[in-house]
Amino acid sequence: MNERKLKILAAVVEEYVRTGEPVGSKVIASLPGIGVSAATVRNDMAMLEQLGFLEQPHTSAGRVPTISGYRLYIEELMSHPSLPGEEQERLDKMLADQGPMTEELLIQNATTALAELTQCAAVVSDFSPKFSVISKVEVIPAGKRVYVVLLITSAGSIKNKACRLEFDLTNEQLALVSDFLAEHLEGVSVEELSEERMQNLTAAMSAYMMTMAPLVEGICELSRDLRHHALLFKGENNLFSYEDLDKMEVVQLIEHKDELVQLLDDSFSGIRVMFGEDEGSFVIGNSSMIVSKYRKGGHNVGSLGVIGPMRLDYAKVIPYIAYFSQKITDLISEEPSGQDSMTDENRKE
Amino acid sequence: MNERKLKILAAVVEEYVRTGEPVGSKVIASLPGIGVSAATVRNDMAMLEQLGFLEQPHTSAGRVPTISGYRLYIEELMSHPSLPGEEQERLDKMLADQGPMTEELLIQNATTALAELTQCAAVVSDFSPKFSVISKVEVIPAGKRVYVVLLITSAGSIKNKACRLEFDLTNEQLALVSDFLAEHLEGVSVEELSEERMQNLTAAMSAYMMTMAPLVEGICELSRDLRHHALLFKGENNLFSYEDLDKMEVVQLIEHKDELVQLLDDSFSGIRVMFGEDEGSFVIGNSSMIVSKYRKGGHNVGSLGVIGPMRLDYAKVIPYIAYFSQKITDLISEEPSGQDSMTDENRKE
DNA sequence: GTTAGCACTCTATCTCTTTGAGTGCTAAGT
DNA sequence: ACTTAGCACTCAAAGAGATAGAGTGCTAAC
Repeated sequence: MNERKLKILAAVVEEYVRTGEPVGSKVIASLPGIGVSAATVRNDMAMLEQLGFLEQPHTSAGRVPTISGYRLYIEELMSHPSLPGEEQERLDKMLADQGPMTEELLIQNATTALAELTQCAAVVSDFSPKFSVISKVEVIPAGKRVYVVLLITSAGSIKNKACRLEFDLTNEQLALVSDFLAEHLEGVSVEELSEERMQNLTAAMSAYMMTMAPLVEGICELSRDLRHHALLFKGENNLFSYEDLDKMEVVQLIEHKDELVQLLDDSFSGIRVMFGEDEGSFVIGNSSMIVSKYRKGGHNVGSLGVIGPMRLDYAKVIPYIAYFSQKITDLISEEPSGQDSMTDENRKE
Repeated sequence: MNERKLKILAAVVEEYVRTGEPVGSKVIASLPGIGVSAATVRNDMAMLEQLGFLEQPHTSAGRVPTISGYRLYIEELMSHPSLPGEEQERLDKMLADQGPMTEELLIQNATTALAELTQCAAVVSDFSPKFSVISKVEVIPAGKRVYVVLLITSAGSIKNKACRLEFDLTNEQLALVSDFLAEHLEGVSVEELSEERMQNLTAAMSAYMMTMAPLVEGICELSRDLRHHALLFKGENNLFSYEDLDKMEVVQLIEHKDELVQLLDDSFSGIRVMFGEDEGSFVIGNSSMIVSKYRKGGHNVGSLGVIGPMRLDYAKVIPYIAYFSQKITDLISEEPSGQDSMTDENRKE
């Protein structure tokens, strides 16, 4: 493996990504920076094929990168430009939404932006709510025997659910149950709100308060929502524009997107590129998936990535993913400010 | 136009819908209930073609229904079976969700179920929130200078939004603004909550309260959400399975689904079938769209429909649409009970 | 180690032919 | 007057060669 062979491999990948056609020795030879004849390129390509980095669709066609070829290109050969400053600003603007910003919204915006920019499907598996803290619990009467429980987290998420009781609460009862819930839940991290803990909570209620158990049940459900990861999937339609992806497989993928979670949640660090053929059956042939983790308070709390054709401009897409995951990590790890915090002084009224 | 010609037209439509192939005179003649020779069928078909109900892809092919052909079939010839009882029960079960049921949820379930059952894309344009009444407004402190406004409607929807103020409110201030908002908004129909009215509300605030204007702004935004119709679009993927729909056009449609609203909101009554070619540019070729209105308190408050290939089993799909629109009308027009009402006695605490 | 030259391979494309389903028309039958 | 069998006709779809050309591997010269 000499320098030139690697250069040729890179050129084949880039040329194939650009045109979608198998690339021949002549085009490569004519590229600036090669400076050898087509025959020489042919020899090198034959070698690269033997090594498993290139393949021919048929004898008289040009070469196409294999998965190993792509992998080598991505890991060693590709230039990894970081995004230019103005581009970064543009992205930052896409992420910033008007109004108070919650983590939830931030991650939604990022998903949409990523799909838009890469023209791929963007997919995010977000566990971050799990690592936030209940900052407020409220019970609000909302009609005959109906009460809304409201949960606000340190990440700025506001969740509500209507619960039906057997009877109406008096003001005293309402105050009683509100205080009880506030006392036991505010300041507790979402992660700790296990089913078990919620059951203990019910158990801790006096016989008198047992009639208000549906409220606890409601909170239980809300916290289950928070603990479970959220899977976001945007820009699916982009996948239908690619000739090399099978439309039916795309439909399958969209319908079984839940199964992607397994791939997304695999533990790894940095940026990972996966190829359809290599992975589980739920990924499309000829596709690749580029994933990165984002972090919060030292934990991996989510993965974000894109799914696109294997023939993808990695040098363009990877910097996007890198930037977004870094940016999200920065933003959600920030010392919570204003709207998304409940510091000790003001938590208890 | 005699009886037999109509029977033949119906047979052609049904056969074409079943097989997707142009249908010839021989198949029709062999169908039970026809009882004449292929030659006779041929003569009749030639006549039907002259009248514009059938056409031939090319001279030596069978016949395919034209749009007029489909229309005649749907309006006059098709048997309109209503759904069998057990099927109705099954649908009712799909609509019923566990837990307190809101109109919003009901309509979401209906959309999903419709897409599932018909294997088409289901689309719903829902104006019903506009015709509900604000039953409760709450302001809840949620952190430093951040307050959540909560709006509950008679339809059972619960909306919230975080607002940021310039400073923290004292308990008295909170009570003041809460009372003020409750007094001016509870019992008011969402439809009446125009921008104008909200501005008047701000104007009616004392100079002292002006600092709390962001809360009104927040409510304004929530009410805008409620007033604007919601467009639901489910089962898009189903469209990719149909050979006769152009994949690219489907992508276009999905990306510009907002434009469908214009078609959905056209005023008409009963069930309406539209064909791609006839309508605006945003509908796909070879597709048809079946829409019905649903009502609440005497108004049309929404449209629900499916988009599928023109070659669709109308006799199966139309009854579904009919049943769903009737069912939704019944359910949302019901005297609001329990969770989704705020009757006078208990509205004001 | 590199390169020009050349025979070879194999797909994509084109044309030509064949096949067969389906028609329209005519003439006979009821 | 309507129906039907028969038949010639049409035309898309499928198949069979034939052709062109892009790209290769190999050899021999540089």
